[in-house]
Formats: sequence, structure tokens, C-alpha cells
Amino acid sequence: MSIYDTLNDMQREAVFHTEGPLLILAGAGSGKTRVITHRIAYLIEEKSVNPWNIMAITFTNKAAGEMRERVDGIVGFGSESIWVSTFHSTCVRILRRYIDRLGYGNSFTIYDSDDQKSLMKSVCKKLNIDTKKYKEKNILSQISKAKNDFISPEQYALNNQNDFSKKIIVQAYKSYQEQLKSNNALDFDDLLVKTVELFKGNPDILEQYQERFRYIMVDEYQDTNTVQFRLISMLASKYKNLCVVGDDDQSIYKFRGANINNILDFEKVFPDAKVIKLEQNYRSTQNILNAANEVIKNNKERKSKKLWSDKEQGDKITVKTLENGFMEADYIVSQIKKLKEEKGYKYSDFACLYRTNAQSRAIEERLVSASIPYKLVGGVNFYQRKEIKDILAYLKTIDNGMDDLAVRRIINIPKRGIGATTVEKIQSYADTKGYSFYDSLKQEECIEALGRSGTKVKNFAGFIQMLRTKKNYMSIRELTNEILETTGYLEELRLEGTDEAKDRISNIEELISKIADYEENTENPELSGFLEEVALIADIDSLDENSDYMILMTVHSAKGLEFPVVFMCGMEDGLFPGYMSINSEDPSDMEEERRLCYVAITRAMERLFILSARQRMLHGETQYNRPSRFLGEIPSELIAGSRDNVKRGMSAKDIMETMGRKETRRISKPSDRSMAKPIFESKAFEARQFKVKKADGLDYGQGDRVKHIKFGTGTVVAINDGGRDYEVTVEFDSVGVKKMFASFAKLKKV
DNA sequence: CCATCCACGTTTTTT
DNA sequence: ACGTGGATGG
Repeated sequence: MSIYDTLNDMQREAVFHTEGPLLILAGAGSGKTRVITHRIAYLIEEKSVNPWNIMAITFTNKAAGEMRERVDGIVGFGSESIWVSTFHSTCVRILRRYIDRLGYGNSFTIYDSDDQKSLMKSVCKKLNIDTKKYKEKNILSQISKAKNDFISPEQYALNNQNDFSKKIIVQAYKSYQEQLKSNNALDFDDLLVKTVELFKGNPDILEQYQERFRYIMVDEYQDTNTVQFRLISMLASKYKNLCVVGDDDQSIYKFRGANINNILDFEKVFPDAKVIKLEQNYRSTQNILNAANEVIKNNKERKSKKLWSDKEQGDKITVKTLENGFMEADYIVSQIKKLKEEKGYKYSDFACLYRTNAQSRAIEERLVSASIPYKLVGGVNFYQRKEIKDILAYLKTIDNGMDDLAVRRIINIPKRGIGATTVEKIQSYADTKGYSFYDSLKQEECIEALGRSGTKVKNFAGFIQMLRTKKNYMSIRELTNEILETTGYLEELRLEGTDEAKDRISNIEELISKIADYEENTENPELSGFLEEVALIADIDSLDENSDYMILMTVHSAKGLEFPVVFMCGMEDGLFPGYMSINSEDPSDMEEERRLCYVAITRAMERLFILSARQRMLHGETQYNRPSRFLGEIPSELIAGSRDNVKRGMSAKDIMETMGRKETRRISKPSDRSMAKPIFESKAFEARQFKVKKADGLDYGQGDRVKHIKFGTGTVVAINDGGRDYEVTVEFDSVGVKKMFASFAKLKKV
């Protein structure tokens, strides 16, 4: 009995096919990660491939982490030398080594979208671009599109030389790239573009990586864009052992550059490619699967496949239309209570999926009043929060003053009396002299030109210099505390005392925990290393498996997950599918929405609720939508009878029409204000319930034996109340003495 | 230089 | 409805 016996025939075929290009079309819930991990094990164990020669590439850190874990679990010896990472961190690793060949410094910084925006702002200023007519965001998205298609500024200019309306974009693109280069910075798209450029211009480097990555596996292949495709096809072109896994029906990221043709045309690009379809679904009941199949069938641009399952028929799908968004939320609450009571479900078995983040509010509100614990996924990114960016900007400036944006960000935070005019003067001095912004601060000549503000600027430069000295003997955590104390940043927030300020403080505490974690778990913790890690991390994957709460998130972020009970909320034309796709000329936009719907349906394992509201508050006005057109694509025999809207023998299409008629009814009633007003501050609630906070009391004390998730068991040596959190010193049996924050370490008494 | 007011725009999201 | 960002006046 080998590990491969647990696979089905198709899965096994995919695992055993190790040489040459391979396309695995893996339907939702068909066990694709299992296939990838088993394939890696097979390569090593049966084909004697050196783990060093294997690369598995994903999109998100989370996916990479999960893959790593599962690979480690199945591959015994040598699993650590398998390269498991995201596209972006792969590129960073390569570029850190060789980007000097493209004329950049190897210690380049990575700009996130906020950085991009402020850079573009200064580009527009320089080029006298009217940002009323051409929004920075807009220009950036066009540039991003070009980069995703591997079109250089020069090429872009050629392609659009007769298009007057693109003239601005052409100029902006060129100047933007120049600015990035002079800041020694790359944006996220550049990471990929520059790596491909590097390989194109330097066959020796390319060959070195081709030799290293002899077996390449790409997960979620349907989400790749053109540059990513070029990157992997260059790497694979020597040995041709490229295995891509994906599902064209789950391609939902066209809006951010994913090129669905990468998967649809794989066989054309690699004519000798083997194609294997995984169609057995291990997740959902027949009814749910059938509904998904029937919906997705309406798409033209797809590879035909039909998911099947040997699971039972299961419960029928519940389709319900409520009066408004709040009643929709009430309905969800009542169903959760009922299912929990009658069927013994836990909160964590439920998920609420919606098309737009704005929909979460109404649901949150009702969950709070019903005391149902929930976790909201998505929204504002942790590392994009103002306070976090401020602190990181300080750290970046201390680490190296190369990042102009970081320096400019904090030069007047907290208020030092250095305003926009002064900053502009310094910038133009820097520009004419070719100095970096920070270096200019240290030039006497520059300071003098500033007159009265000169002293303030000088003080600032001195302050940074002082922190730089401290960096040499302080840990990153101490350094951060030093920044927070000496700038008075924290004090300012404390004095403010608002819920929002408290929220920010707890975010800062969380950042400190992350720093502490980095320092505890890294061989040679370095400030630059920490900043690097942080630059490529997007979300706080603080999913606490132990606690029992339901999940709220957009359909997009639900991809790859599964839940016993799924509520699809706001299934209304105009919302899901969204306006944009309904009004779009391009029929493929509607197909993308349909795929999104397919993703949502296939998240459900046992029970699926599809909900819509007759009226809904959106952008401050009440809208009247009819139920989603996708509902009409689900055969009525899969839908449970419901007196309100589904009568037996009435097709889903009829129902839709019935609902549609109501749309025309004029509703004169002004919206009930008490209903529209949020009863509580959801943010505050969230903070109180779910954010990391100082433990009220520890259930262990000095001398107790405790268990840590990474370090194993140990004895508590000391506990210090550090104000924000307890700092616990533990002597671990295997790894020795470690200091850590109690709220972060999650020590368990044994 | 800073505080305050108003206009704008608002799918989806990763890195 | 609501938050962000730019313009305006003190």
C-alpha cells in the first residue's frame, strides 16, 4: 500500500506523468493540491529527482504557506530545498541577486499601491498632467495593464503613436519608470517584468535558473497574466517539465490582468502537452454540484467538463427573496440559529459570501445584535493602514534613506512644522543635484536655502541619525518602541482616546508582535530583512482555528475555501452580476461574473442558501433590483419549495419574471431612518471581539510547563508585565530560552 | 503651516 | 452613506 493508492485514477495519472508539459484541469473540490503534493513526492521518491530541482509556484503567500506545509508533510528528506513560493517573492529573490545587470541597485525597494499613487502624483505634477481629466489611479491601471502584457514604455509609445488620447499615458508611463528607477524602486508589476527582462538580456542567468528549476509546477494557472506566463515558459523551455494546474471555470481575476488564454491555449503553445481532467468532486452534494454545472454551462469560452460526485443528493438549495438588506441579514441569523440547534452545526461551519465589501455592514450589524461571533475577511489591508505605514516608513528611513517616499511621508509626522512648500524645495534641490531626498537634508547648502524651516529640517535629519546609531545595538522591536516613544506617536493616539485611536494603537501593538515574531523565528534578524518580508505580505493570516466564528467575505476571497453551509447574499441583477458587467459591450465580462457565481456555489459542501433583497441601500440610495439572472439558470428541481417565491411547478425563470414586475412598482415611502442608521460602531465591536489584545490574565505562571506551537514544550522562567502585553520568558527543552509576547505566542499550559 | 469644509467616487484583490 | 483628498481661509 503506497500513498498513491489513495488517489483516484485521474489523479494518479497526473501524478505519474512527470516528463513534459502537463495541463491538469482541476474542477472545484477535485483535490488538486493533493495531486501537486503527491506529484512532488513521486518525483523525489520514485524518479529520484533532486528536491533542489523542483519549484512550486503560487499566487498568494497563504497558498504558498499551505503548500509548503503539505509538501513538508508528505515529502520526507529534502523537502526544505524545494522552492515553494509566490511569483513575486520568486522574482525578488532572483532580482536581489542580479538586478544590477539592468542598472538598478540590488537593494531596491518595493512600492505598494499607495507608493505608486504618490509617485504618479508627482509625475503628473512634473508633466503638467491635469489630474482632473486623467486620474492617477486610472493612469496607473493602464500602465499596469501594459506591464502585465509585457509592453515596455517604448513599445507602448509605438503601439499608440497615432492615438492622441493615449499620449498622456505614454508620457506618464515613461516618466513613471524613470522616477522608479531613480528611486531604485520597483512596483509589484515590475518585479515580474524586470525578471523577464533580465532573463531576456542575460542568457547565462536564465540558463542557471533553467538548470535549477527542472520541474516546475504552477498552481491556479487560470490566474496567470502574460508576464507570468512568459516567466515560467522561459524557465521551462529547456527541460519542458512544466505542470500547470487550474480551472478555467474559476478564472475570476481578469480585471487585474489574468489572461484566461494562458489556460485555454496551453495545448496550442505546448503541442505535446498532456491534458488531464479531474472531474470528481469530493466536496459538495449532488444538488449543489448540479446547480453549479447548470450555471457554468451557459458560458461559451470554456473547456467542457462536468463535475460529478459520489456523495448523496443532499438537501435542496434554498432560494429566497427578502424585503430588504436588513431582512436578508435577519434571515441569515434565523437560519444559523436553526441549523445550529437542529443539526448541530458550529458557527465556523457557516460562511456568508457577497459580491461587494459594502454588503457586509448590514449583515455584521444583525450578527452583532444576535451575538453571533463572526470574522470579517478583507477590507483594508493591515499593512496599508496609516499608522502601520508611518512606522514602516520610519524603519525604512532608518534602514536606508534611499526611499524618498518613505522619508517624505514621515518628515512631518508627527507635526514638525515642515510643510509642503519646504518639502517641495528640498525635492527640487534633490532633483537638480541628483541627490536622494534624504541626502539633501544633510547638505548645508540645501538647509540654508530653506531659511527659517532649515533648523527644523536639520533637527529631523539629526533625529534619524540618532535612531540609526541606536539601530546598531537595539533589536528591531526596541528600535520601534524608541520611535513610538520619542516621536510621541503613541502618546498622541492615547490622548485622542477615540475608538478609532484605540483601534490604531491595537494595530501598532499587532505590528510589534509581528516584529517580535520575526525576531524570534529568524536566523539572523535584520531590519532590512524584516522590511523585505513585510513588503510582500498582504494579509494578516491570523485565522485562529480554535475559536468558533462564522466567516464573512467576498466571493473572490472565498476561492479555494469550503464551508458546510454557504449563504450567497445579494444575488440581484446589478449587484451580482454587477452593473459594470451588465452594461459592458464585452460579453466575456458577464462570463466572468458567471464564473464568480460558479465559484460561490461550489464553496458549499452541504447546504446552500441563495438570497436576494427587493430593495437595498447602495451608495446612499435605495435601489430596487430583481433577483440575479443566474438564479434562472438553476433548474427548479434543485431548489427547495418556498411559499414566498418558489411554487411547485413554477420554473425559476417564472419566478424571476414575477420578481421583475415588482421592480416597476413605484415605492414612495422614504427610507426608515432608524433602519438606515447603524446602531453601533461595527469597527469598535470588531476590535473588541477579535483583535489581538493584552491577555487579561494568563492561565500559566512562573515555573509552569507550557507548549508553544513551534518551539514545543518548555518551562516558564519569568513573566514581565510590559504594559501593552505580558512578556514571557520560556526555557524550551529543545531550542533554549526565548522571550515572547503572551498574546502572540499563544502558549498553552500543559 | 494647519484646520476645516466640500466634492468626488464608489466591483472584485494580490503582490 | 461615507471616507478620502484637494482647495481654501485663518
